[in-house]
Amino acid sequence: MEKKKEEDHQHHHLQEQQQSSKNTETKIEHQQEQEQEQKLQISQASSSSSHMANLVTSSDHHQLELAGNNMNLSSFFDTSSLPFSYSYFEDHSSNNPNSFLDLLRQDHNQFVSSSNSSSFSFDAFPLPNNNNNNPFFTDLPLPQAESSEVVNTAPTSPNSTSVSSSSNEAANDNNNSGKEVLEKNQEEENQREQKGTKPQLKAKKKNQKKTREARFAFLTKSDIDNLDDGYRWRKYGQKAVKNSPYPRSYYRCTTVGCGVKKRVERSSDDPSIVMTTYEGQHTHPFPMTPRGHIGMLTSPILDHGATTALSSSFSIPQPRYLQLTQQHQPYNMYNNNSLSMINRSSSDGTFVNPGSSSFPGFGYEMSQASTSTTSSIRDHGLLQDIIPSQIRSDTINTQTNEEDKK
DNA sequence: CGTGTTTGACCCGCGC
DNA sequence: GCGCGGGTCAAACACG
Repeated sequence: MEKKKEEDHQHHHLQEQQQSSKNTETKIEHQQEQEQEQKLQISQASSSSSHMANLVTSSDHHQLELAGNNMNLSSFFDTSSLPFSYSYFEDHSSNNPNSFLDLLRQDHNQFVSSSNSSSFSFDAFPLPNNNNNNPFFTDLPLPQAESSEVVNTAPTSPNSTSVSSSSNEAANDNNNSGKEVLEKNQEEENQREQKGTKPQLKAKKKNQKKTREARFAFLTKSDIDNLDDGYRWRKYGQKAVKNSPYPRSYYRCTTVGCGVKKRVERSSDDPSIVMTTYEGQHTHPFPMTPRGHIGMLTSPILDHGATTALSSSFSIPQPRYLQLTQQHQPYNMYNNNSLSMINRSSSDGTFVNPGSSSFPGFGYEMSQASTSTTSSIRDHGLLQDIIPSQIRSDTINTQTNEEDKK
């Protein structure tokens, strides 16, 4: 054990060293790759014009991880496999804050509930059979899996980009490889999920193949690792990631009976990018814990905790955005879209709500906190109270130069 | 005291 | 079989 740890540490150090020199290189490489291979661009600091988000489907979160580990996000987001081109996003995303949402909406309900544009249901992830209309899935040979890994990127702002992925294979540029990966993941997932109690685990493994829970991963450009998505999370582990100087943190929803987990790790490639992978589906509306009264209402803001603290707070997604915005400052890329919750996207990048909105698990909140709710919230002050008017305006309405922000 | 984080230990699957 | 890497557990600790 100790040995192991030492190794890990050493590994870590080495990687860090490599990283420092590597980061610079990789950024350059990225740019090149982007141009040459049309790889997905994740907002790179150096390129102000890149706000495009590309949506990529990946076979499973492992790929994501690998990508991150390799420090080559661009490769991860290989656009070659993308169903659509950059332009797609550019047109919609950069100027139109809602574009991403719109896209999602088009996708019937898979991502967003039709009735409420703001809702995003987890159930949807598993993927649909009708991907045809979904821009994100289009043309992808998706085997339908129980869970899917979809990657979406939402260009939120010019410098920001977010990518999400669901565990289904989607991506697969290659059906075969994707499938293999998928299967592998399923097994792994099963193992993981069943680990709760050893005894239980074994039993489950042998007797039943647990269905893999839907996973949804996305990239967020943020200074904060743990994005507050409105739910309360308890950190239950942290591990060094191979080939990455940044550790991966494991969180679990603190709500009783809710087994949703999320993993958060920073891209070694671009430290400003945080990869968050949600797994499972919330079984509760929102964290109504003692503390929680729906966060926003009660605790407006700033939980700042910037650190982990954030995780513990819960609030309505929107507010969180706000929080995020402040915390993460310049931008988050992820715009998730939030889809409709906020109108915005920021152009500035400001904000984004990573988890809440886009994430499947948040369907509940989203749907319940309907758009109107959110908007009302926003309109009514939460935002205002919390966020500086300037920021707000940026986030909501306009697009500004990200550069300015930075 | 309740809640959440830290972190070493442990488990497990996979590849060699 | 062994080592590696990922994921989880749980005791200790921190904090309000």
